[in-house]
Amino acid sequence: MKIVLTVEGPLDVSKTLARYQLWGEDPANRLVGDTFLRVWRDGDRLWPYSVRGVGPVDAAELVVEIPRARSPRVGDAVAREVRRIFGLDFDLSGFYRMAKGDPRLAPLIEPLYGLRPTVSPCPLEMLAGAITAQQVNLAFAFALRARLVRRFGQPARLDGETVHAFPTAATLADSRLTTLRAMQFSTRKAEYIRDLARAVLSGTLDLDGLLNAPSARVIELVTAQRGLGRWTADWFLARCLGRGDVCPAGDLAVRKAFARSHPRGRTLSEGAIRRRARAWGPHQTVAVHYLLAGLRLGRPGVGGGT
DNA sequence: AGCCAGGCTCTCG
DNA sequence: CGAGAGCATGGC
Repeated sequence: MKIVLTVEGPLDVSKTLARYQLWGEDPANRLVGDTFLRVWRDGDRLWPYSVRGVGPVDAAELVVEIPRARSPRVGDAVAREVRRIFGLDFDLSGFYRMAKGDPRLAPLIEPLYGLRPTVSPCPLEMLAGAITAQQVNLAFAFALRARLVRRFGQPARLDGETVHAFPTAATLADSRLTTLRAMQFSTRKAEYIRDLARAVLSGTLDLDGLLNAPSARVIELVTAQRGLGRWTADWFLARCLGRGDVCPAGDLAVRKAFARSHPRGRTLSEGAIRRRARAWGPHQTVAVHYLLAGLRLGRPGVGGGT
């Protein structure tokens, strides 16, 4: 089955997907050349699919191919997932109109034009990934997550490549701490991930039910789970629920970005960052992604990504 | 060698 | 409450 998704506003596919390979590989979200590979899980059935961007940034389309799939139900589910992953529901044009008048953001529009925040289609995947990224450098975090995916996820083949479905809650709930420890998870991180999976599996933590909940309620529920703090809850709002009005002010890189734009390079308090970001209203999430990507502009290696 | 990485929990004053 | 230790590893 082949589906073509049209995009409202600009989309630069490689800038948007750069974060999937900036610090390492993600076996559940593969980038092979300019093609993105992922698996949609339907019960026991795995549907690997590929996504390719075609056309210019200002009139981009996404070509989704799901080999062997026939049913529109599968097509619809995959299309929904792809819209999230490529951040198609963010109002980029509205963001640019606002950013033009902001001295911090204006210089980032041209070099990052078409960059969108990616939204994870799977709460458990996003939160487990966040746990691996707590405190440690991101290269190590990517290595940890890749090991988790390869060890507990289900591999599928597509176009001669292997792409893994992210491990199910049931699998992670059954994982042994010693196994995770051997994979270089700290005992804490191992517990957080296993217990998170158990809470999701048992329904104690209903992440799918949070889609329409007020942000304050989401933060309250997420942080009630051991191992998930405010930083994780903020990124969950932005990168899983796709909310636009989020600024993870505790994030080290976010604080760095705000310090850089401060006249004397001073680090701002979390509260001061939140107050400033609030002026960006519904565009905070996009703005923060631009600030983060901006940190890497002019640095050796890469531009884009977040 | 030692300090810092896109945190969080637990303990102690 | 706020401050501080501990977590485990890799890069500089």
